[in-house]
Amino acid sequence: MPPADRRARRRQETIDEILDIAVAIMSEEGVNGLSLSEVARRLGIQPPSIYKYFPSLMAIYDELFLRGQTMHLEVMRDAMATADPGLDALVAGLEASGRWLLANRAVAELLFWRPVPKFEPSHSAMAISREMIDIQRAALVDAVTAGQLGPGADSDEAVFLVSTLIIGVLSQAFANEPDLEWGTGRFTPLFPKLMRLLVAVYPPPS
Amino acid sequence: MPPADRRARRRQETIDEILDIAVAIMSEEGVNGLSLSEVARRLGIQPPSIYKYFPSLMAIYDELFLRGQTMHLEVMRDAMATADPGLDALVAGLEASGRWLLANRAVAELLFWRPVPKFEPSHSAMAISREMIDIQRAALVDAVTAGQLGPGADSDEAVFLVSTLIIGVLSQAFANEPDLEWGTGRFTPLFPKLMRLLVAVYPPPS
DNA sequence: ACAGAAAGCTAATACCATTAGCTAATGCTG
DNA sequence: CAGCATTAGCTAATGGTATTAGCTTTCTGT
Repeated sequence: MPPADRRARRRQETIDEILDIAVAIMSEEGVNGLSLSEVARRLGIQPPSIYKYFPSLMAIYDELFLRGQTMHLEVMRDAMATADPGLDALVAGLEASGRWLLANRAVAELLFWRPVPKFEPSHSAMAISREMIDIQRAALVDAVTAGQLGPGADSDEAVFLVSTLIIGVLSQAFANEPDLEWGTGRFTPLFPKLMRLLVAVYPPPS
Repeated sequence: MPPADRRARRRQETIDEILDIAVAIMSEEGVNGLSLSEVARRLGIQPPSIYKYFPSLMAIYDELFLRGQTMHLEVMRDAMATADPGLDALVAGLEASGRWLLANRAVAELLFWRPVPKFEPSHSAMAISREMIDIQRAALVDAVTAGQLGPGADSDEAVFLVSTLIIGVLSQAFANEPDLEWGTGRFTPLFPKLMRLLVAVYPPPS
């Protein structure tokens, strides 16, 4: 193994460790319960040493946002790839998305509810966001050409509608039934009904 | 005017003033940007003096939660009263709710997104929550007996579905288009479409 | 007019993020 | 392998936060 940069590797390990700890803390204490001091404590380090790895607390949120978004996109893309293109793929992707967000509550809140004031998503984050829209839009196009949905479904509006539905379900689940699994409780079981709803709004040309 | 309790009146005024300032700060700095010190600063007082009125920062959140919920319920009830009972009343109530929540963003976040960890809604808050469900449920019953919706609409599920839709729209609007008014942007205009959706899920008996 | 309550104050404690500046270890380079 | 620059840690300090304790002043109901 060429040493390449042994130092850089150890550094990267520490950075990853910090991010993992940060997620753990946010899961326990809430997203804005994250504190640099607590990260340092769990890492067995003094708080100012964290600044060797991140320039500020906000920078940690930033990196978590970016990584979360990337992972979320991957999960959805993978799920869509395993199903038939069109409506099936879309529904599979959305359900995978919902499950992942529910299982990664802290990151989900960071991604979609912006609990941290004066934290604006970066430029690269916006690019991923657009990609997310694109793959959903593509599935909708497939569904329209396959005659599963009406022509109106090939629109940004339809994408927004779809994400609105899923975010609505998750908002309710997070606020009222934390710690419940997907498919249990009063809200996440509504998901299949919501998906049928999509067909009702954009009925296929029969 | 009998002095009754002149002192109690002034005290109440101060309490109201504190709550108003708190809302103003949350609107500017985000819900968890609220700080006791900043309240004191704006009130021209030293921070510890706040404790003569509220036992803790959390107690302020608590009171804001309760008042917000009460106001929200009132707004919805009033709007429903001005429309024809049944589906019209429900839609009118929901739209009024959406408008009010959008216009009172900080309180809305407090009510539905729980940005403050370890803050559990009080018992009385739960009662108001139930009343909210009840009046919507009653409107749904009216709509079913009037033949505007199918029998399945007379269910808690339908109420949850309806609130899911509205919270989804608001989540998106808050996260992506803060400062936009109701009816503008990409999300709140979806509202009428969502309402027609309700009829699609619970179709009337023809 | 007076006693007691209310409403303010200051001082102190224990957190937090962040900056400055120092030291020791690490590992690349000659 | 020796040297040296970078790195990763440290401590100390600043200024912010919530909260508690205890004192003083001001008000007001009797």
